[in-house]
Amino acid sequence: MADTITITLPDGTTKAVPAGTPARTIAEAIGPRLAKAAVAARIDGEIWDLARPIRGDARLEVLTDRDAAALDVLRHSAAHILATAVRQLFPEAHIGFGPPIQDGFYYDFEVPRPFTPDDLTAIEAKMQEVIAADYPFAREEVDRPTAEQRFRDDPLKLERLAELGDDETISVYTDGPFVDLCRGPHVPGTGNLKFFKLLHAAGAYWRGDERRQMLQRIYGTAWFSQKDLDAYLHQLEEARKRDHRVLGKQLDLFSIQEAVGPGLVFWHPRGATIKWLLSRLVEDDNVANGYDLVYTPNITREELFRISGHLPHYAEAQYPPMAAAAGEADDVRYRVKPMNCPMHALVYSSRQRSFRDLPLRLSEVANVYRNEKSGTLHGMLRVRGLCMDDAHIFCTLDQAEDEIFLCLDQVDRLVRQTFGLDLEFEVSTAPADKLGDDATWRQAEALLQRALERKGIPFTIDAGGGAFYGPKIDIKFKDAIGRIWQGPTIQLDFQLPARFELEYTGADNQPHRPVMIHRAIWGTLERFVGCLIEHFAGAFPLWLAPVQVRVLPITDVQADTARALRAQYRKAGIRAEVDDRNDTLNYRIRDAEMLKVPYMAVIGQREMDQGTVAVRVRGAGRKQEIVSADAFLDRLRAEIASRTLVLGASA
RNA sequence: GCCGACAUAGCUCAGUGGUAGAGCAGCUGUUUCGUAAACAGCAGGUCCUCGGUUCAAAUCCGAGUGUCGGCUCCA
Repeated sequence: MADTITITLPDGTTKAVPAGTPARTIAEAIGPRLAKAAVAARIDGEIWDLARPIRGDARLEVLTDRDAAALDVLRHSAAHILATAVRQLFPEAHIGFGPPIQDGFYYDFEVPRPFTPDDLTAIEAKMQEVIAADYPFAREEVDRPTAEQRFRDDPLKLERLAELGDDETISVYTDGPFVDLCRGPHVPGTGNLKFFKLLHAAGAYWRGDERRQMLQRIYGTAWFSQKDLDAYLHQLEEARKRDHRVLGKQLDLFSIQEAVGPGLVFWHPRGATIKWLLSRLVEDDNVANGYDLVYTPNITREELFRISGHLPHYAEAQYPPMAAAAGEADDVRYRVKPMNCPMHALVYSSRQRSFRDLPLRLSEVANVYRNEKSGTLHGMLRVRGLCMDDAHIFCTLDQAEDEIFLCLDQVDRLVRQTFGLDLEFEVSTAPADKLGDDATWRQAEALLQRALERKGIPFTIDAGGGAFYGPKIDIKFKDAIGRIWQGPTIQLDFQLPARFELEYTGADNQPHRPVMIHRAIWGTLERFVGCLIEHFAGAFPLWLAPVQVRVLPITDVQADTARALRAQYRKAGIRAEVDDRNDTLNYRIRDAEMLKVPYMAVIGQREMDQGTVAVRVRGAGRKQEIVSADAFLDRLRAEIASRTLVLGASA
């Protein structure tokens, strides 16, 4: 074994150092400032502790607080510091896992009673003590008996230990009084953590398995600077202000009422306007692109969902059966539909189909009902009554790729171009409980990927994330503050056509089986509108705004003129209101601003005399523009027609 | 469904065992106003529901319902 090893730095220079030299020593040799800023090191692409001895030739990159990877190391160490504190305050706590996550970290504990908010305060204070002590994070590689001995009182760690293969290195990390079974790496010492906050505690199943015991998870966030921490906490605050449940109430868009039941949405007039506009938009686009409209029943004999395979798969998430109508056999049961696919399959099979009929594209904006678990419901984003902009395309296998390509095109047109949303694509492959054979699945998965590649769309793979009947392309978008939402979906299905024995007659005069593509552009109107509320923070673009113009007469003298203007605008298709309440102009302007009405048309004596309006733009402050009432109408129409996202930017 | 917290006027919230409160909104009146809150008055309550403890419960206890934060799930 060589005594001297060669370390290659990112700039290509090399250093010869004794074998076993840790990265910290090399950083110190490069410069004291680098050594001080160093958090961890990247050794041949792998993140290592600064103190870990390097045994052979390697490429080395010193990581400082400027590297994203270093933030994960810090957060992982923060989780250990949290566990260190918890173990001091609650010596009987068993430890589970404590990884870094997006924006922070958590640690799971098995404790006799859940943590209270007061506990969190005490734990945070204890963490400060651990940080002040600046215990070094010491790595040790141990054999299995030693590890079993160290963790003899931690059943969760022993379980994890038992899963490690015999060829795997078992490493433990110690910081002061705390020892953890951990792969690492960590920051040099507990004193490296300076800017953090514990956020909340919640139950979480051990190993994410609902059949196992529930642990208590503490979430926290950690950053390299006070500024970053403040910015993150501020962003959480901003997100709360945009919450569609809050805005939905403030802007009177929708409600969910206990008298009717959880997860069932009432669309109030303003919210219904948005839903109506989106439904119309997608229906118009469907019809313009070769789809046919259908309407199908909301309840069905449950046998239909036995044939489709949905009932056995999703039995607990469907509403229970209803008894048969008088005159039917006693054992007939009805169900409210949880989805439309079998209905559309029946429209397909209601007559003979020729290859000349294909592709047959059936679309329906339809309500379906799913008995989602109570704990999963969330405003409009997770509901029990869903309105889907659903469609099913029946086509030959040869046509499928083109059809998927066209679906991707429609998503691009309606979601990306119309709303300026960034899209991310994910191909979800065969799940464990799939129907059908492997070869068919691979064929279907390849087909989806080819369509994406042809459209030049990069995508990621969600292995095992597909529906039981086929793989899918899930499309996610990023909202105004960077959060990711699941929106459109395109799914390929070989199973339902077989289960419903769908056929068409080919050019060869022989029966053939079509394939089926399920697709939704908005997904559900509930979720999409909920996302849009948060994306726009309630300030919708003109074309989508429930109220587009508020006409404000300054005094009673102008009230009739204002009402006449409203009538004229409404006739032209503009959603206009008059606010002639007995309140000051300032008050009414404030009210319209808070309702996020895009335009106010103020009419005083001057405007009344000259046939003009003083236009105030939402969010633009006192800046106003005097234009003729007719010119303003033209401007509104142009801006609505262009569906522009920016007020005042038509065409 | 699981763990925890919460539920008071239309909304946001105060009220730790002794006669239920504020701000905003609403209604009425005065004011007729030039770009983000005029003034005054009035009205508004099954303190989520049911049960228990107590001389006395919004307040303490139990169950249920709903909501919120997570977990699990999401055709």
